[in-house]
Amino acid sequence: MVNQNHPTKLAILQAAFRVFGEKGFKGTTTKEIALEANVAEGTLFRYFPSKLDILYGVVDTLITSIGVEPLQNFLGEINDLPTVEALQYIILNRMETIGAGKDLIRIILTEAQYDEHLREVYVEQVFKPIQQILSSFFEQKMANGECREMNPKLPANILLSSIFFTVISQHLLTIEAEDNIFEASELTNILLYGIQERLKP
Amino acid sequence: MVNQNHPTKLAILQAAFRVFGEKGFKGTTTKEIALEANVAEGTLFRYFPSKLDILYGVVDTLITSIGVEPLQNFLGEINDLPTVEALQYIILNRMETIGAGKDLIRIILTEAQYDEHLREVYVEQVFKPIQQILSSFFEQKMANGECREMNPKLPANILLSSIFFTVISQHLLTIEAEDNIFEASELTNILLYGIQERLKP
DNA sequence: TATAAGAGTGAGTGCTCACTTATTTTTATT
DNA sequence: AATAAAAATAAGTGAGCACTCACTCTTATA
Repeated sequence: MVNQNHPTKLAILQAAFRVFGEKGFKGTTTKEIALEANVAEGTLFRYFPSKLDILYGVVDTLITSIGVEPLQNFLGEINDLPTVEALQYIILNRMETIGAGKDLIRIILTEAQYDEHLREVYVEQVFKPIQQILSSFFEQKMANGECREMNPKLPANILLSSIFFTVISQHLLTIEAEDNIFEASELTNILLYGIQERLKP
Repeated sequence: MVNQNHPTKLAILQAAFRVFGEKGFKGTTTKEIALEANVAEGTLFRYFPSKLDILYGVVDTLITSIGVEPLQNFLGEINDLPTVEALQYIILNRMETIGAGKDLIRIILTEAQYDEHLREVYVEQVFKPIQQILSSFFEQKMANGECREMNPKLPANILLSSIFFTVISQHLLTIEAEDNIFEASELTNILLYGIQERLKP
């Protein structure tokens, strides 16, 4: 039995992450992973029973980095800021986090289509918690009158989708930045004005 | 030389579309396509030089169905409606179109990551034209004072991303409908209030 | 230094794949 | 009906794949 926290295992995971990100799961061979990790092909299978388990290992190791924890920590820090600024910070923070984890998100989104396990991991550990946190944020604004009554998941989803879209566009389709003009400030404005109690002219 | 509009060719394209949609490009074998199309495997290669060319054929044949034309036609029909209703119709129409073309979109988005040609086809023939049309819609609203001055691509992108997100969530990640509450009416409200000239309380 | 166990190796294995080719079947023309 | 051309077939073919296994090397302990 091999040591499960051996540096070799870590090297394999890191190498696999790079190669999967570049070529996709099906487009990557175990030989390539081994080469990138500077180990023999056979070594992979001392640490992981199959190629698929290497993918699961990569996702399990890194999923927390794009998940709920960074956002929750961050929200605690900006709790006392006015809504406008809080929203801007949330947008910037999410774009940063998602941008940093873009390769992992790409891998998960791509493979989740054909793999039940990955789909569940993503939905339960990333999508739903983040949606929940953002919903609470808007619920709070409703309670203190800064937002009119509505399903709080709606502004949460608009926020999420806008951020998501930017990242997907830039990094999955490599659309140039000029067409990706989700400036945090104007997106904040639209969202805030849009959810305000309606003012009569 | 074979007839390039032969029914067999069409059968192959339709079969390939179904199988690619279900299993992805790399997850599909030429044998499976042949089986689904009720032809021998060799027959595929009388009509297409390679498996990749079958994928290109599928995309080329169907791309117009999710592209700019349906939207342009549709916008002509609702030209005289008030902005609120026009927006609602646009949202519903796009969701319908994207929903109908979801399999193709999934295929393109997935494979575009690893294929320059598909990436270009999608960006140039789907993304940019639609963004352009929606931008014009908002530009028009700016001209007649229904929208404050801003980069018209911003509301266009919010609209696009929200619709996209819904479709991706539902059909790529199979997130349940309860978490996908982009009702056309409330999304319209938020967007419209959000882009209005700001009213002082 | 002798021994044993853990870690690492890489040629080998059987299988699957995209694609080919020799052959048969269908269609069109006279 | 005879012939030729076109279309379709299915048994190959060789390359490449995930994974195995018999073996070597390294390290630790006595």
